[in-house]
Amino acid sequence: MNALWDLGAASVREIQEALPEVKRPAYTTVQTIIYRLEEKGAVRRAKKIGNAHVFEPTVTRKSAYRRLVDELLDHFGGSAQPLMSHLVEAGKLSLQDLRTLEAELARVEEAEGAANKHPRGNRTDLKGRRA
Amino acid sequence: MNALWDLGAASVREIQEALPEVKRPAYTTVQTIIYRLEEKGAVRRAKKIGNAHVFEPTVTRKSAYRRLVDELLDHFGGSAQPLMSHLVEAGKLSLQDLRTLEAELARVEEAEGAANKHPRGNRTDLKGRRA
DNA sequence: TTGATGCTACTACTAAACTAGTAGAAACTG
DNA sequence: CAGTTTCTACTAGTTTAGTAGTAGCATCAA
Repeated sequence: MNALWDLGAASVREIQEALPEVKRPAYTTVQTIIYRLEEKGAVRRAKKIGNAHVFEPTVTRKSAYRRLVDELLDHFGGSAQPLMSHLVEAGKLSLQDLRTLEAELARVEEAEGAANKHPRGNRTDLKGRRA
Repeated sequence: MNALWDLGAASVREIQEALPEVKRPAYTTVQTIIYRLEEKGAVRRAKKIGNAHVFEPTVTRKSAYRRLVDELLDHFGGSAQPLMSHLVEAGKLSLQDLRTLEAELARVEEAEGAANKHPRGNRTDLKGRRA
């Protein structure tokens, strides 16, 4: 999926060629994967160029990411704290990052409190987390 | 695995019974899972009580968690920021949590800078992240 | 010592993911 | 138009996870 997200929309060939040369799977392998993603509704055929289909993602990278994160959390009791601790210890988060997050949190909380007064948009699914 | 981590060490029967009554799998199902985990080195036979084997985990819950988190990060470019953002937006992280993390970060950084002066222990694998 | 009970070890089936090959249609090239 | 290239659609083998059944040995209680 990552390749397709990077490309926006692409044919099987384009996707295959976008993959790193090492461990680049056979053309038909990519094709099969795309077909299956199509069955699952993650991509769709956007149009046809020549006789080749152009596929495009139907889910955003972000929403897929979220789904995975939520799944991971479920497996570990739903608490984010240990996850975070790990990231901090592994040096994946800087103080700067944390500050940014605090700001974000403040923004979110303000929006929650006064959702209609300050319609900031882009929080359509704040409450819409998958089950 | 979660059940086994909770129990510390247990026989197949104990593990099975520790599982939630709803969707509790058959005894032999649990057995098969344990055997396969053994093949993969995630558990080992600690001892034998009567004719039953007692299994114990060979990896900590924490390290398994880390492995999954790292894997997830790899799939998404290795940056933790979007992951965090999601957690904040989903309301899984409080300001309090962030403060705690900041403190943790400060502690880690101090330890990095003066690792030998203040041996605080418990950071044996700070650098030992899997490849 | 014998029958009941519990556990092991092995086998089996299904579904899903990963990988890739083949036949034949479509489209381009000259 | 005929040959070449490029796709599609279909088929197929391997792995892994999930679920569970069965045969037989071990153990324990009477």
